[in-house]
Amino acid sequence: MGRRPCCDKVGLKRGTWSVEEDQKLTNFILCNGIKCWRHVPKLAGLLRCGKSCRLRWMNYLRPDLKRGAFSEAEEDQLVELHSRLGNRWSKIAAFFPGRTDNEIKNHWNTRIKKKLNLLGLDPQGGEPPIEQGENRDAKEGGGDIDVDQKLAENPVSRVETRHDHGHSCSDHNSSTKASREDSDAGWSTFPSLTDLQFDSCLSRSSMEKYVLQEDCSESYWIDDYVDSLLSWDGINFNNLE
DNA sequence: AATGTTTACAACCGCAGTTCG
DNA sequence: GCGAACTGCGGTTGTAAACAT
Repeated sequence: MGRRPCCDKVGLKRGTWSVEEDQKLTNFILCNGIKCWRHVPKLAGLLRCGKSCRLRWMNYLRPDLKRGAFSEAEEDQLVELHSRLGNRWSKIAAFFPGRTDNEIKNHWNTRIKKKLNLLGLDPQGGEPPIEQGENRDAKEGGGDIDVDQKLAENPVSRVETRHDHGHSCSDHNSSTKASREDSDAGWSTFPSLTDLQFDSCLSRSSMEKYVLQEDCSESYWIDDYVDSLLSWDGINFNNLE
């Protein structure tokens, strides 16, 4: 049977988001959290589909995003991880707190790929991705564990990075996992692979958890992030209710 | 200054996985 | 166990700014 489209696209706006739309979405999520993306646009007064709202939030509006150019250390790390993981951008993004998989994918495709080509190197990496031979379908469940286990045997080095907003995802995890202590004073290190195995939620997912946890005091992270958000990108959020 | 081309990034599409009734 | 709804992911396309002519 055919799959229903994610939304009724008739009358929905597409393309670049306006400042006003960003405001509406941010405002809504900060005030209400996310229960169901499908309902977000309607409740937030947006003529967008839920999927589009989710993407906009995840890739652009999330307060914990680190924006700006990739450092050389990050690029090196990216090349290293790509040679191990292949195009599994979400997995790679887990090593770059504050970066999105989309951002990493774009950066790879537009810059690093080109750089490597200029150097006469194969952008796909000298060695096949470690999951090569695995069926893509097997990436869930055991598949990921294999990847992580293999990586854990030969972990990539930790690279220190500064969070622009002075927060890290593990800040929020600390309440449930006191053993994590990477993020003191707004600094963090990339998680080790054993960390990854232990806690599959990093950067992106940690934020989701906080939004989605109904028990969690939403104002906790909202208060933490709101200052950086208000000043971010010159957008005036004085209308925040 | 006008036009064409390139580049970087944002956004969309469609499929697969997960969750839930 | 099944199917529908929902979410996440990766590939691809669109778009606007930067640059070249």
